[in-house]
Amino acid sequence: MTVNIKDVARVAGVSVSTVSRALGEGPVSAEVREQVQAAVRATGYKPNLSARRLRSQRTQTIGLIVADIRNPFFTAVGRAVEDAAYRAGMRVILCNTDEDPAREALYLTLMQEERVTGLIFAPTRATVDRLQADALDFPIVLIDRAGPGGQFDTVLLDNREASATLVDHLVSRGYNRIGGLFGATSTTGVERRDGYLTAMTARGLTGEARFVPPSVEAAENAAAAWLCQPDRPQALLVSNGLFLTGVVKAARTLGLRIPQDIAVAGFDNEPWTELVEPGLTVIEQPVETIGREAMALLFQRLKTPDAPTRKVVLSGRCIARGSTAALPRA
Amino acid sequence: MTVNIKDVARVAGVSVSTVSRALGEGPVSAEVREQVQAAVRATGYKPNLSARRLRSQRTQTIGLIVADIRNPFFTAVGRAVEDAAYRAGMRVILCNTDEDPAREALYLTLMQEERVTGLIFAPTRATVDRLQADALDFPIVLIDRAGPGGQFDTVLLDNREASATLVDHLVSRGYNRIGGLFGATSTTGVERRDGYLTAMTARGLTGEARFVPPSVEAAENAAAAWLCQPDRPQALLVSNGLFLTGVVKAARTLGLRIPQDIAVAGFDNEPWTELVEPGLTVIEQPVETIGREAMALLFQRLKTPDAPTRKVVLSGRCIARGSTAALPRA
DNA sequence: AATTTTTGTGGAAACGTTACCACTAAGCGC
DNA sequence: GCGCTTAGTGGTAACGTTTCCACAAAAATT
Repeated sequence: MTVNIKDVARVAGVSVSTVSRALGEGPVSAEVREQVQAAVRATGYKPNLSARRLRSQRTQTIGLIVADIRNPFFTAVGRAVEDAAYRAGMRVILCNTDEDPAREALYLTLMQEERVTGLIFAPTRATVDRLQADALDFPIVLIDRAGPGGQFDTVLLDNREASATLVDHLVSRGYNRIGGLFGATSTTGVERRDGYLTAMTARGLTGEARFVPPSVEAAENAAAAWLCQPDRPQALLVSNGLFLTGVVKAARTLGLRIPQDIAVAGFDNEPWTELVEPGLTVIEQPVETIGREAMALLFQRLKTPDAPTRKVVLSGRCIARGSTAALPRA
Repeated sequence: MTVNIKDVARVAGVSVSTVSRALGEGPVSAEVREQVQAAVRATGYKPNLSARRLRSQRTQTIGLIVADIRNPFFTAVGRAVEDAAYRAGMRVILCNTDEDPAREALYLTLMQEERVTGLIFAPTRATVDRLQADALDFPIVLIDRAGPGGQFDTVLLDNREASATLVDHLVSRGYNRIGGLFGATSTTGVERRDGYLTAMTARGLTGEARFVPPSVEAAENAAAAWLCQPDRPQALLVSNGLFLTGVVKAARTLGLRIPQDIAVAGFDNEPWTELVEPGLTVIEQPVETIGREAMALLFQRLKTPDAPTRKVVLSGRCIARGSTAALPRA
């Protein structure tokens, strides 16, 4: 049916092992290498990766499991990972869990069956606790979300700091009654909540944090409900780019002006956040760096499996826009 | 090292072939199946997919090559494809070409080496012409972009109709001098241009179409240049969601009001298009349907390889918003 | 009761590679 | 000129599965 290495060997007039060497590593005379390449072209031979992986026990594949591919944060990280991987001659298997622990489990076993070399993973809170390092036979690098203890190599944003930055920013603009909307399924949400509450307390203010399921609709509903209350906050701190969409939508629907009726600050510097009127104040995450750094950690781990785990904490950049314009002095 | 089917057989006290049958198809007594499953649990056995694929000659894998994963259109289609694939017990290999023919070629050979069962592909104009059906040994379904002749199964938007709808809409709102910005690398851009020009001509108007490389920056620059001209158009028809970002950005930068100074209509109903002020008039594509339909065409092709190729053309839905508000009567 | 079919099982040969080993011929140091 | 390494090559045994075949026992058919 399809042409295999044997056919190439026959056409090139050499042995199978010589073809294998000519195509990969190993001592082969220039002359023979030439012949083999000619035979490959003549026959249209394409190596069978399944066979190669089986025999060599090296899949040259890394897994990437993200929580939500619609979230531009993860697409960006994914691209960075992919670029780094292909430069290193590796393939990437990208999977999307929609923050669903069941799908996470499904994909984790898939990764084992694929015998991936390593895994980059943004798990939900539910599975990050269940995740034992020794149960999987490949190294894992967590991104965006931290596990308990220093069990895994990790690269994430300094979420507490970032939240504090936003709180400081809002307070300096005159806002005191600040509410916070956080993702319920990720440790990221928890950390950002903690940073927010701590910063509020430090300023002598009391915060109110609400957790929301990870969807635009949920964020919109939660925001709408909150903003209908008579004692609604003056400002909302919003935990990710998807939620921002929902919050702005809710404000529009209720006819609330930003920032006069409700100020908004959040995470993820998506292109549209500067196009809405007013622009949204956000923390920009170093998405490229996160992806690249995750790959670097993974490669390092593969090279030195027993080194102590590392946690790379990156700082976000606060981009102030009109959505948090200073309150007129009362 | 890792546990294999032999280990399971030993633990279960049966032969290797019986384990294989118990795990897959084939007549196995209920009692033995039970034992085998117990042994699998006890040993923590995970089948080796490379071995399975090699032996069975069925990879149960479909390839998905898209032009730009940052484009929400493609993420949405990707999700739909993935869902359908997993429901059918298949895996998806997702690749992103950035509209680069070299990377398209790279990934096409990858698909061959992976021995994918089938491929769903959104090619650039450059490669769609070079693509011979018989050179690849798996069926291809084109999405979003059409090939020459009826060589491949295809599912795409009725681009000419959609462009015409937008033109009609703009004209009915009083706009006459309408420019068009189209993607240079896709047949989609060409089709939308054609639909636009035809509709303009039919209305007794002359259109001006400009082609732009596929990036936000390119679109922004092109729009900025165009809108600086003294005889700038009254309205811009914009070929995709990424370009829309650039165009709105350019308008903001130049201090032009939408729609008073420049009306905007485009493709792809991304969430933010209703959040900007004014909202953007867009053609909404049936992204879910496109993905599902592509999978359906692929499965049909696998079942009946010699059936005539089919082309599924779907209609978009026009969502009118403030960016094309009626011109005040002159 | 004799036969044919079905069900359940084990043994062994693939699938397409790479990696190991053995071997020859050539190059090198003495 | 004699050992000793080294470059280049071919044969063959894996890698972990599935699938084919053979076969026995049980069930169904005559």
